[in-house]
Amino acid sequence: MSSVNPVVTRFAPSPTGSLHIGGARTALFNYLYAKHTGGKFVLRIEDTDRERSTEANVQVILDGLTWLGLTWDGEPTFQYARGERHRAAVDQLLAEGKAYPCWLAGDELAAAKDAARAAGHALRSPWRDREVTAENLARPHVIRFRGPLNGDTRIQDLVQGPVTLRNRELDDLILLRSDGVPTYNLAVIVDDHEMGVTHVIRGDDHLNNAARQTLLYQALGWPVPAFAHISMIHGPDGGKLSKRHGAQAVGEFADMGYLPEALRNYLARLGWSHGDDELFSDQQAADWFDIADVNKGAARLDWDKLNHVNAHYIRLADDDRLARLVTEVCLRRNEPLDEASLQRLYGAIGLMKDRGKTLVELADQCAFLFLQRPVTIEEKARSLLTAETLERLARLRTALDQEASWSPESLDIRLKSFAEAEAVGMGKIGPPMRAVLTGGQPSPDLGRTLAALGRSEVLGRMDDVLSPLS
RNA sequence: GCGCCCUUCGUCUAUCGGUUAGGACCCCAGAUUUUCAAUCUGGUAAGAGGGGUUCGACUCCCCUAGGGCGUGCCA
Repeated sequence: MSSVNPVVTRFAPSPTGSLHIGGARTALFNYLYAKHTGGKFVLRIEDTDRERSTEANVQVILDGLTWLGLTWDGEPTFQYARGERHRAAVDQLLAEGKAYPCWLAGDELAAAKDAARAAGHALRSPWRDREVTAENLARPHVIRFRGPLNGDTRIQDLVQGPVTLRNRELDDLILLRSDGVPTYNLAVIVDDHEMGVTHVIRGDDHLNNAARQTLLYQALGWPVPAFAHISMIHGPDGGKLSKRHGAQAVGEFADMGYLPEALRNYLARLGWSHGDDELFSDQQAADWFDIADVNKGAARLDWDKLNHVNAHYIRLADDDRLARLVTEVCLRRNEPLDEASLQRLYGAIGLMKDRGKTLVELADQCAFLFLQRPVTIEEKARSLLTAETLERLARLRTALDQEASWSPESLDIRLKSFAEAEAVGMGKIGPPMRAVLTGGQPSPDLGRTLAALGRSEVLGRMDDVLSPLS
């Protein structure tokens, strides 16, 4: 918006796991706000936890964001690589007496925490006020922040409003571990500051940290960015979202057959709204998105609504793309499609796209297209094929053979007039035809089923059943 | 335990002191009908509880309850 003070948002995942749906929404909100304001959306990988961060997780996160279409500006920043910058900030704090070395550890540390808790305040190390000797400095130690003992710290959260915490509740947090690696709270503010981040939009599990970080910003004499703590996504039962709720990782949603644009639309509507608008384009989302319209309360993941949104985007999707995605679903199931099936799929997908809420359902609905001749007919469907019916189907075969335009509409008309000529209702024709053509698999309206299968396949499947007669 | 945050139909939400509290998903009924769907029409359903403030509260304040988060040499 303002060219003087361009907005910079960021997504800062830790590669200690995959990209979860909650993280994806956080990324989406950051992305949308950047787009809305004409600012930048940057990515930072917070890999200072050397034990648990993995290269594989970094790739999963990058792939997840890419799949979701949340493209970031510039190259991703890796936090661990910026250790020198973090230590420089600590040196400044040390020099100004705003940080101190601490040798508290083990049982002694645990006891100090218990004592602090009992006294009604956060941890203060006894080393805060002790003399530092050269001898001690040679021993392993951490660097702690010398936080204020009294007073309040107030943050002006764009979503949650003003939040005030008593400084006595905020501990002298560790800035540098004993191995010299910076901790989260320090690294975050140094990086956000140096990367020019203006708006920190993140999960509200960080709301308390915002106060600690504010104190650090102030100690370093840096401006405090705007904070926007969005609520987390809960499971359908209102509890913490977990595996038992069906899925967590973005990759799982992809495998379950959700379209990225559907997930974007759904996720955007979770905790944010623009009047009564439910389905909207990416451009509209960017135009409309404002942090001021983000809700405070947590939202639950609702599969029914996600399915509804997904069904909408499946219908909107390009035919070739859908056919390709259905092919991939079949491949994942270890049921690769042969050439003839692929050809039928690409030709028929336009007639099939309103029949599945997910790509997986769509693949199920397309299964009748992939049947190998002769089609195996289920017992129940088989019983429809009486002698009388087979004779009628033979006459229908002749009629169909003469159908010039093999379109759903003309086939419908052909079917109806055939029924009239035979002086029977469609109930005498549809079910048996379906049995012959699909073996009992789900299929669309008869006209569409015929159109989807194609003339030669339809006549072929009919012949498989009729020829033994002659 | 302590601290912080949250609370409108079952779910996602609109409402920014005065509305018959609106929309969407789900569900139900009807229409359509050659399977299963889809589609169309209609319907059920809400301000957690209790106190205030006010001529008037879903909307502002307080308390209670419930839920979430934090309280790490994780992020």
